[in-house]
Amino acid sequence: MLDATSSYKPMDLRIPVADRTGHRTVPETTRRTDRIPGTRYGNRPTMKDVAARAGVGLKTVSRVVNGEPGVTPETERRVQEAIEALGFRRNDSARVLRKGRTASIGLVLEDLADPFYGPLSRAVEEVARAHGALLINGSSAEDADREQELVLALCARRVDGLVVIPAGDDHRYLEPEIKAGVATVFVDRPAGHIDADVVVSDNYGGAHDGVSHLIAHGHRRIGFIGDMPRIHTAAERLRGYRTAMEDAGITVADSWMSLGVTDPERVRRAAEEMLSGPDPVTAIFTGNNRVTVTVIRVLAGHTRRVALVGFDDIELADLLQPGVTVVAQDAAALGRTAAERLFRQLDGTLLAPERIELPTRLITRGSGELPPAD
Amino acid sequence: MLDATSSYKPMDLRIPVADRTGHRTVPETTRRTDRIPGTRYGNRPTMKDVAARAGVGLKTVSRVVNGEPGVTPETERRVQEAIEALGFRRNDSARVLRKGRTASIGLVLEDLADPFYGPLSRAVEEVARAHGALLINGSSAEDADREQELVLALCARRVDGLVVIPAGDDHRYLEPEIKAGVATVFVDRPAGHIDADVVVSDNYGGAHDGVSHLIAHGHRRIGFIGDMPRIHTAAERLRGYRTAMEDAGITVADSWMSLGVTDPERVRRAAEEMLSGPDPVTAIFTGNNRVTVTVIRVLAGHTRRVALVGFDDIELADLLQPGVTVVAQDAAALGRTAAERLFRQLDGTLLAPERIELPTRLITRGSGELPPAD
DNA sequence: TAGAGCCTGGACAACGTTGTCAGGCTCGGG
DNA sequence: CCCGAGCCTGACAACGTTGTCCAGGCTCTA
Repeated sequence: MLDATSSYKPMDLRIPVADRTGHRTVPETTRRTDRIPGTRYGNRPTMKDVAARAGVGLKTVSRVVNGEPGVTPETERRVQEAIEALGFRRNDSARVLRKGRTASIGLVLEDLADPFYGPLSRAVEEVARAHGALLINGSSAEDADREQELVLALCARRVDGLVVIPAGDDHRYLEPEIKAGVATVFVDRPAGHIDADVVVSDNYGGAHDGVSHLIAHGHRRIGFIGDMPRIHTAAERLRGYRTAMEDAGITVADSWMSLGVTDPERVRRAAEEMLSGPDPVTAIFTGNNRVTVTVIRVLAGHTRRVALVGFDDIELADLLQPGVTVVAQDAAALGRTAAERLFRQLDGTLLAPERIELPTRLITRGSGELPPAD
Repeated sequence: MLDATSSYKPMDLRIPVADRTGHRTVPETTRRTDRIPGTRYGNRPTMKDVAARAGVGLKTVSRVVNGEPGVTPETERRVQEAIEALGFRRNDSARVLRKGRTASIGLVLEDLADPFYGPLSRAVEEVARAHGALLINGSSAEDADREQELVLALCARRVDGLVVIPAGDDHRYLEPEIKAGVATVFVDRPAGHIDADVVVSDNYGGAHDGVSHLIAHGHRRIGFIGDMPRIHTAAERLRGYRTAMEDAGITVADSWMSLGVTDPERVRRAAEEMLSGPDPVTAIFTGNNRVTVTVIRVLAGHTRRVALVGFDDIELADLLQPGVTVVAQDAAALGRTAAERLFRQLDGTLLAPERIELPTRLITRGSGELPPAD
């Protein structure tokens, strides 16, 4: 389906310079992507063309285009006319080169298609827009290499700032960038080995609340299904679960916990195992939205009633029978907070890096119907 | 919350040149955003610095950075060392200026936070990635002016191509861009007054199928709640509804149809009206995912059983009681198809603009439980 | 009426990179 | 031993824009 061998190889985004191995990447084939000399790409008119047509100087065109004062209405009219006629559009690459700022920020997240990141991304975009900046984004697919590749590509484009949802756990590669003035904020998960602004949810507290809720309703055999423990949020939520259980004097059996990739098949198997066996759980706490959805499906196929509390809110969770209680984080607030901090860095209003933790909210649904422990 | 008055005003993204009114935008305040002359922004090292440090020529650095052949291992080592030491990162703005292509494409859609656009956006990104390009995106918020503003900003950055989900209905402003070689594909909705590639779902057919499904189950008084009719998809779906009803010999009462903005309040009111009154509907066909969700909520509060079929699939729709039958479109396929066509335009493999229509799929859920007509 | 000051317009350099081209080096063969 | 071929290397211009600076023409005042 994807045809990566087509003749459109605009540029090599990878920067051989700083790759992991320290070796430079040698292109397998000679790249022939340069325009034929003398042929302007797409033949776009430049300010020079506009100036020539309007019979004015180059700088005068620049003035008109940028709305600078000091141009006679008559002259301006002529310039506007030429612009219109030629379909001129200012080339921001050249502009950026001259001015030093790109008016764009980068957002690197895990997966744009995940409903959790949509609102986050949108929130970042809105803040960027309010500051006159564009948003460039990319998905890391939870792959540290790809994250780095993306981030460096963005830096090469000289984004003014970066909002990163870390996939990897070592971000020292960003040091020169930050030193060079690229504003950087990490969201959802902390950065690794680097001192930078971080905006996260209270994953530990949220999970603790959710599990405590189950305990308060009489549950003692509570399962936990979460993401890979190397992901910080997953580890924190597990910690919340463990502590809540501990606080209630409950000893957690190993078979009650399942951590790993969150694809439906694995989660389904994990849930089934917890629900069968000699010592089945009476309630499950799920570590994120994807897991929750899968477990809801599993439970729907069971006759026995099992209580469920999930991290992250899910649309329509209130309409299920029984309703699903969740620990909700505010994805939009995460994005907004991060982006605002980013622009404050660019302002120079911000001094030391800080860690900001946003509260979660327990949304109780159908709790009255929670099946009791035994 | 948003502080748009901060001192970070990197650049004016709006291009006064081509604004709607034809007047140029005069900045209210004198912009003082230029770097202090002589102070390099962020003090980033350039190839020149690297060259100086490595004791080689400028071009040699360029060669090393781009993996071009013809550099002694020893020389390369020295250059690499200097690069490492200085934290040099190639400036793609300058590169773009020289080469003419940016290796980035733009995506303008309605709202990144809408679950329908997440997968679409991700699909576009994957195709772009396969072709070595980055994705810049922006939300038009269903506002034609904002769409144009965004598109022109992207053109000013010289994106190689554009994927646009139109908010406005006149895209003649894109003519000079397309003529200048910016590959352009419209998705989800057709372009206005311009001949360009379009990738859409079979909105008419899908709606027809969905409504026919209801009719086949004995319903005759079927309501339709959809988006504003100026939105092409909404109009097409309405047409599907009308035709399906007509085909079945059913005369549609005006009170059965409600078109307008899709915020929950309006939709709720529309649904309530259809369900009460002298001639209440026994089934509702909803025009998109947001409407469907709201109507599900309304129906949950009613004792009378009302059948529901919605356009767009919804997560967990299968677990609701009763399950919600939907007309599903493949958002990812829309994005993928559009992006692939875009790169084929850039290849030069593509000739005449075309209109591609992707099929929809009726997903039947809980149909056996559909309450009959009376 | 002359001089000061303002307004308009344009020439020019610089931003950082890449393509062209030419010069210098080494090495092998005559 | 000399010359040409071939390989490395670097000087230079150009990409399109913007900031600086200056020139020329105008108005206004003394």
